[in-house]
Amino acid sequence: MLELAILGLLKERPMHGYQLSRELTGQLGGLWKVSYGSLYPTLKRLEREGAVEQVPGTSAGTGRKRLVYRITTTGEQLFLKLLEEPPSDTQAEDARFRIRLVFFRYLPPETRIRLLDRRRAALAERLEAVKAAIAAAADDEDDYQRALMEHGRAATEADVAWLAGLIQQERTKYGITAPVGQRRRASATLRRKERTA
Amino acid sequence: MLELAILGLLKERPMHGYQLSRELTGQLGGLWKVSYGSLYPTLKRLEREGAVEQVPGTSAGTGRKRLVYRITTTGEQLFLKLLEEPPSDTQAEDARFRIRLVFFRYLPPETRIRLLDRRRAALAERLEAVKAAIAAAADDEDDYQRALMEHGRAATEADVAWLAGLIQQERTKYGITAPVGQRRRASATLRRKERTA
DNA sequence: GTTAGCATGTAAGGAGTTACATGATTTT
DNA sequence: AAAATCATGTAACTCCTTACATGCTAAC
Repeated sequence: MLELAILGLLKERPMHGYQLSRELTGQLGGLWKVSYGSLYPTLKRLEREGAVEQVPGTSAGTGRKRLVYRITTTGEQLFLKLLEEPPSDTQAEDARFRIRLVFFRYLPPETRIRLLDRRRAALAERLEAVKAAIAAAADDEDDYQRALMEHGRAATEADVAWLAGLIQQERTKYGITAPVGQRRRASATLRRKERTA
Repeated sequence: MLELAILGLLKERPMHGYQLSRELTGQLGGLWKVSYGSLYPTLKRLEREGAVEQVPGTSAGTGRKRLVYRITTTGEQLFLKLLEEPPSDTQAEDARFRIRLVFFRYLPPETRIRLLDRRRAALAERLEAVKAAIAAAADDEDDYQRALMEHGRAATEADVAWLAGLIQQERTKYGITAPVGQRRRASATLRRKERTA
């Protein structure tokens, strides 16, 4: 994830480590304060892998030690690969998707829509699970639990609606219609239901 | 975090590992699918620390190997300690707070309100940061970035409002008024502003 | 000239995950 | 009898954090 973020920022312009950390923290208003303990080792690893390289002669002027890096063509490829990477567990994916979204402008519209839709489907599925949990815990749970679940439902619903809006906007903008075979059936749950019916 | 969740569930009734994993996954509708690779080692560690213990004679009936655990008094103390633990980094705290909230009913009202308020203050502070970031990136950013930030703002605002509602509800219920010195000034940013003013 | 902030780095550790291995029990 | 699911566990790994160490430069 940190690799993706670093490469994404270096795509815009070359930077040194400290600067990267500042941008990362600033982007989205202070979500994710990366520590130098992970930032610098990651930068070095990316350099070893040939994804980034130091820009020579950038410490000119003051003579101060500032290691400015830029992205390479290898790095550009890695960046796109990381951006399209399939989602991992629910836990981490919430945070990861936000980071990915920051760099979505670098993807072609179709890919963008595909990833947005995949995410929307995953959230829609979770929403169904939450609803089921609410229904199941109708009476035996305490008020706190119920309030928490209700809030989870509302937040997820808002997220799904937001994503649907983004997708719609993209489709309109680029004149891309939903593939017939996939229309309104992105969820595995729904597919399972259909099979049993 | 997993320790807290395990102890919290065992407070309700003794369970074995597999059962715990099911409950954890089911609670909140499939948020956080714990892996056995962390669940079982954690259970063992808790047993070594004396926070949980195996219930003897629970494998009766079928003779099948099911290790049922129950919480000890040491465990009860650890549970409360973990529940009140100060928030770590922004990254992890979002997920953690949800887990904590599940077990909030075990805390006395004042503590509950204190923790809710601490969380609300943190989110309110983040909200200010997000707003600042939106204002700063007024023109140079792309549509995607702006949409993302706006969504972040809306979601955070909703969270803050939700927490404020919960706190209000608790205060009304238990007749606890906000401490005079802390009224409307929970944010470090605000405090800093006042100092400079 | 000392405090604050810039800038880079290492070592150790935390909290989880995936992949693998194993066997018992229930369902079909 | 085969397949699915229950149930427990280990080893290796991922990805990040905290705490520490170092030195330079700008500002007061």
